[in-house]
This record gives sequence, C-alpha cells and structure tokens, in this order.
Amino acid sequence: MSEKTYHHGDLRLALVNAGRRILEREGLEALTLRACAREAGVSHAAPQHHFRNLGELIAAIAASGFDDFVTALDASAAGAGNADAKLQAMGIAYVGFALAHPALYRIMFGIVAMQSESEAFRMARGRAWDQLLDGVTAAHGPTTADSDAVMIWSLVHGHAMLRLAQCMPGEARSDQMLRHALRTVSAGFDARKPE
Amino acid sequence: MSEKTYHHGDLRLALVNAGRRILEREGLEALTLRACAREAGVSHAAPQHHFRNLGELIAAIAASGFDDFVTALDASAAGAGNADAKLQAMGIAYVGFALAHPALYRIMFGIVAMQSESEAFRMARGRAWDQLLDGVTAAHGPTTADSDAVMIWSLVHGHAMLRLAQCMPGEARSDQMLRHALRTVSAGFDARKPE
DNA sequence: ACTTTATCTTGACAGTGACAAGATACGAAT
DNA sequence: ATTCGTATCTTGTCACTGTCAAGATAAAGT
Repeated sequence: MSEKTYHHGDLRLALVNAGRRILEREGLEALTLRACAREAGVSHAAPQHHFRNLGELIAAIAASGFDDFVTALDASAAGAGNADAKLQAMGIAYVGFALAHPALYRIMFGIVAMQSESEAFRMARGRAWDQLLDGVTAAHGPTTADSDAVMIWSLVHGHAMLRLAQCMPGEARSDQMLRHALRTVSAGFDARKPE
Repeated sequence: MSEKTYHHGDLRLALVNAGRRILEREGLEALTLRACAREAGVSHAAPQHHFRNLGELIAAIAASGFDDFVTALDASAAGAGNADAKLQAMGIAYVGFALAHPALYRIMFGIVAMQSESEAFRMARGRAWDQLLDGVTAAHGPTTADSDAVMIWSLVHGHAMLRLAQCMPGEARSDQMLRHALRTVSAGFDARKPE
C-alpha cells in the first residue's frame, strides 16, 4: 500500500522502517532525518508532522528495536529446557542480538532515545526488563530477583557493549567467555543459598 | 603559557582540554570541532593541523579520559586492604567514574573513538584493561584470569552503562545492587575451586 | 458542496565538518 | 644576522544537517 499518493498512508511507520534499513546498511552516523525522508521517498520536511525532532524518530526506531529484541529473547527461551537453561539461552540470545544489529542496539541504549519523552520507547524497554525479571525469578526464586536480574542484565549488556567497542582481548574466545560468565553467575547464586 | 601569540604553543592539548570542559558543561552533542576551537580561542579551522577530523579529536579526548580513569582506579585500589577488597573497590570506583563523567565515559567506549586509528587511544585503553587483569589475578589467581577479568569488566561496564541510560529500576538501591553483584561474582569464583 | 484539518512540499536559515588558499611566525641553514 | 622553508593559524567557501515558516494538496467532517 501507500504507493504514489500525495498522502503517504502510514509515513510514520515507513520512516521508522527506513531508519532501521539505513542503520543496518550504513550505520549510525548515516541516520539523519533527511536520509530517512529520502529512503521513504518523501520531502525533507515531511517527518516534521510525525516526529517533533530527530530524537523522537530515534526513540521510535529504538522502541521498534526493543519489540524485535523481546521477540528474539522469547524465541530463545522457548527453545530451552528448564528455567536455568532458559535464562542462559536468553543471555546468549541477548548478546547475539546486539552483535547482529550493532547500530540498532546502540540506539536502543543510547542517550538520544533516553532523553526523549517517548512513552512507546519506555514501554518497549520495560517489556524487555520484565521478561528478564521473569526469567530470573523462574530460575532462582523471587527473593532477590530484582538484584539478580540487574546483575545478569549488567553482565550481558556490558559484555555486548564491550564486544561492540572491540575491547575484548581474544575475540575468538569471547563466546566461550560469555558462557563462562553466565555459569559463574549461576554458581554464585547457588552458593549463596546452601539449599 | 601560550597567551596571545599567533602560534598557540600547545594547541593540541588545549583542544583536548577544551573538549573535556565542553563535555562536562554541555554534554555530548555540544562537542563539535568548532566549539572546541572557540573554547580554545582559535579559529574554526585551526584544529585541522592537529586532528585530521572530529573522530581523531574525540579519540584524543577519550585517551585523556582513560588516563584519568586509570589514575582513579589505582587510587581506589591503594586505599583497600587485601586483594579481594582491592578488586571490589576498583569495581565501585569504576562505576563511580562513569557516573561522575557520563559524557566522557560514553566517548571512551563509543564508536567514534573505536573507529579511529589513534594509537594513543588504544594504548590508554589497554592500560585500563591491564590494570583490571592484574587486580583479578591478584585476587583469584591466574588460572582463568582473562575470562574472569572479562566477566568483571562486563559486569561493571554494563552496570555503569545501564545507570547512565537510566534503565535501573529502583535508582536508590543501585549502589547496593552493585555491591551485591560484586559479592556474588566473588562467591561464584570461589565456589568453582573448592580449595 | 463547502469548510476544516491533516499531511506533504518548497524554501529558507544558522550551524556543522571539511577543504583550499593566503597570512604569520618559528626554526634551521647559510 | 639574514634568509628560506615549514609548521601553524586565519579567512573564505562548500555541501550537508535540523528546524522553522508558508504554501499546496488531499482527506474528513458538516
């Protein structure tokens, strides 16, 4: 739909998708309002009526990214066995998503989206957090679930960011190092409650 | 020195310091070549002769940030008792530095500096990593020190980034959550080797 | 059918990074 | 000490950006 009419139909969505395409194809610095407008086939000022400024477009792209993110984590958890295996699988999938969509991932946790007041962005990000919290609760109980979830989130997020920043010594072994870290966390949780 | 002569004296350093001042005062998006030139009191094209492009200036600023970073971590470790306490103190100081200099910290781990080919940046970042590796080796032995160091780095880096992105549920308790995480990691390490 | 409103276009403006060409002053060689 | 080469800084320019304003077009409501 939305072919050559004067009114686009759903330009808002088209701009978000155009932005995501640009991100994958050319990276962060190529993501400009005008580039998105070009990619969507509209004039340079058309986005004004759907996003007050560049930050809001970026926030919308980030929200769209979080939707896919949650979907990917869900799928990985569904393919695993017990609760602990699900949590480990989510950790692997978390980093996998970041590595597969580096520019998008950076935007999802960047300042611009954060500083925007987009409610959709906050909701989408909140869903990701809830999903992680559920996974931790299922695997290690609700007692210190929020602290534990923050810890695991920190671990996988930090791991992903460091790899994106090419800080990792021994890039080849980094997948193995991630599994090592996830196992160690699990051991730390279990060591705490003798059970 | 370097008052009102035509030749500045050490414009390169002056630009880096100007950039850091702008970062602290106005944040990331205010950090432009022209703004640094203004802050240093030179014309808009003066930086060309010291940095080929904006990325190289940013890399130099990031390198300067890593220098201070290493100094701060060193100081925190010096103030702690045994090796494990030193490592914990470094973790706290790590996050503390990120929270105290959010814009600088983002640049230090951002794409722009990473994509630059600045050798000084890579060296400064390498020193930070070596310092962390030494701390882990001292506290938990050299057997899996690199994996363990990657894990701790991921944890504190992720924790810092998530707090900068205001992702933390319960901001008030996040310091406590950090200590919780550092203790859990330590417990995980110890649980692995029964000793 | 007419009006109102939302959407898109065209045009403009200041600010940016980068380049080129000219001005200035330091340093080295004579 | 003078001269010359060169590094440094300035001025001017260009394409590009985000944002605003005003006009054109089409959809929706009355």
